[in-house]
Amino acid sequence: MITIEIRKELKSGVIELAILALLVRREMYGYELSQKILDLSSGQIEVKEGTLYPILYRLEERGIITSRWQAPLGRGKPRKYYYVTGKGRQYFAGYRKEWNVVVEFMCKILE
Amino acid sequence: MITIEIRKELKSGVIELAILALLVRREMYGYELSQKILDLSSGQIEVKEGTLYPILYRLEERGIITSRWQAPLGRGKPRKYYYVTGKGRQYFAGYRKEWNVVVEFMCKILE
DNA sequence: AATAATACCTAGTAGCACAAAGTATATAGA
DNA sequence: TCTATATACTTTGTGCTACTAGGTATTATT
Repeated sequence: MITIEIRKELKSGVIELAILALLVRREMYGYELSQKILDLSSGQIEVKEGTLYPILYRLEERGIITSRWQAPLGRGKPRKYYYVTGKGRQYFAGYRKEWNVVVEFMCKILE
Repeated sequence: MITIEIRKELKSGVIELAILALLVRREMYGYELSQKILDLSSGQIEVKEGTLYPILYRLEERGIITSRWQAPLGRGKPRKYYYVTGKGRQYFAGYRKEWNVVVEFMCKILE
């Protein structure tokens, strides 16, 4: 498996959609999200901290997700768990449709 | 066919890739590119002038495409035709691979 | 004792799509 | 004739995005 660096222009928008796709299924905390995305992409899509947290804050500010602090069962730093609101689920559905339009278009243009 | 507005974050990077995909096949001029993209996307992906021309200029500056002015056969304003250089074809191939990684990842994360 | 991994925060930066203005030619409709 | 529209290219400024690079703090490993 050869890992190539994905240019940030291609990540634009996609990372937010990916985060929402994960949070729609179950609540997760920031660090967990970044690791999950790295895993699911076989190490090819890395979400930097300076990207991840600002995305979570703006989504929360817009009422798309909410959060709660939770101390881990064992020891360690407290974690901030995020989950998608009702409004957020609608937002996600629309976002997903736009993504599908883009993908269909690109499939056509790339043969 | 319901036309939805695609948020610009999702267009980021994608428009450049689409332009290159068209120019790899044959030389085209700016306005023609914007119309072709609108056509191929069934009117769903609109590339504004303030987006299109700056992309073409920076691609030319980087040696990825080159251009030549050509007066139309009939009457009208002269057109600037662009085509992809050898270096540009390599650039396009790499860009395309990155896009495929992103699409595969998103397919997985969106089920 | 030192390093890495976990877990979160944030000020500043470069690059992107876009709005909105401009120049200029040709055509169609009122 | 006047006006609007389509064609065709240019450019300045703006908001948003991912990222850089720093920070705090805890726990496990070496």
